[in-house]
Amino acid sequence: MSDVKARTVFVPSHRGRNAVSERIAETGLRPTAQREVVYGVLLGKSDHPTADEVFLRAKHDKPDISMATVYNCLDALVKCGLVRQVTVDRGASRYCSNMREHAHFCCDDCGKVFDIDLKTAPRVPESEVPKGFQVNKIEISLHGRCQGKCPDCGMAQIDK
Amino acid sequence: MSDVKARTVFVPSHRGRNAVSERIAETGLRPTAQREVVYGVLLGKSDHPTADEVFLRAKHDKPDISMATVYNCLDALVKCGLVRQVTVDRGASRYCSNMREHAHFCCDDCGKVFDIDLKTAPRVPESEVPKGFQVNKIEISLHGRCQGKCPDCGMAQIDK
DNA sequence: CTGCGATTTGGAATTATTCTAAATCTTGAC
DNA sequence: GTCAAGATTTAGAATAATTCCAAATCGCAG
Repeated sequence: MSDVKARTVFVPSHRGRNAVSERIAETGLRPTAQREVVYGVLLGKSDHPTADEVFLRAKHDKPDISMATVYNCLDALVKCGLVRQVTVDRGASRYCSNMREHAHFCCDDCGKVFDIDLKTAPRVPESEVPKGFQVNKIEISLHGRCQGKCPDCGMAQIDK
Repeated sequence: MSDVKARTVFVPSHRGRNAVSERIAETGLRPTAQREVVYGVLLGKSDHPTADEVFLRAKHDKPDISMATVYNCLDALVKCGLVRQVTVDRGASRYCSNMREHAHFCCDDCGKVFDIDLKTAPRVPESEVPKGFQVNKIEISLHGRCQGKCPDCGMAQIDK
């Protein structure tokens, strides 16, 4: 049960206000224990976990959390702008707490997803967007192969 | 298969060869009736149908086609480069026979997807892509609202 | 402390996609 | 044209991802 390894600094304490719950509260969202844990998971490791992986990690800190709650929390965090939902392929959605301007690289071999920093905000010719359409965000994803060069590349391995 | 024979005229089969079947054959794919119908559906209306919508339209021409076949055909067409698979959100994948350089606009209200032409191929700073990673393609999707301005807009109003 | 609405929960339901194994089709060889 | 080999199609079952539901619980304003 208990983990030998040191945890991330983002583990919420008993009902106190920490950095994580503060950030959640600032958005107007109720800072519940579950939301703190889920957000903490995403802040702790930026490897674009799926909802299922978030669930497994969240159970470390909160063994009784349910899958439905993980989905609820993720949706709430996305809606309030604390988290990005990443859909690079037809599999499960992934989640990302890096809100800076960036693209995603998705390896077709090992399935991992990496952030690609962008110095400048991506532009798309306004002339090509139909008149009156309102653009809220732009997602850029690169697909290719890491060629075994990515960290911990097991060619299809996901840590728990 | 037959790699040596460069011929101008195609071998006649029991079913006739038309423009669609020729394009399929050119890729090395067997031009079956089902693939022709599926590809024809995508060429006929470029509104980014889901597999399910392709299935419904394909049944019009070929009432006995099965869903599994639609998936098989779509996969084959994507693999051989005749069709693009588009995943703009966490719902069903969409399919697109426009192979020119373009981005997609996805309306959060009505759910429709539109092509956005790009004059220049999208580029991402090479310096930011980890060394050795091979980039095969770049997908750009815009999210926003059509504000009721898109053709046949039913304004489902999903979000808030 | 209390009440109310928001949130969480387990499980069922739904949706999207893949798998399977047998039937059928396509092609190239003769 | 006939035939065999292998590719493709098919219905339905299986799996995966997500959403729905209604009851229990929680968080916060008063």
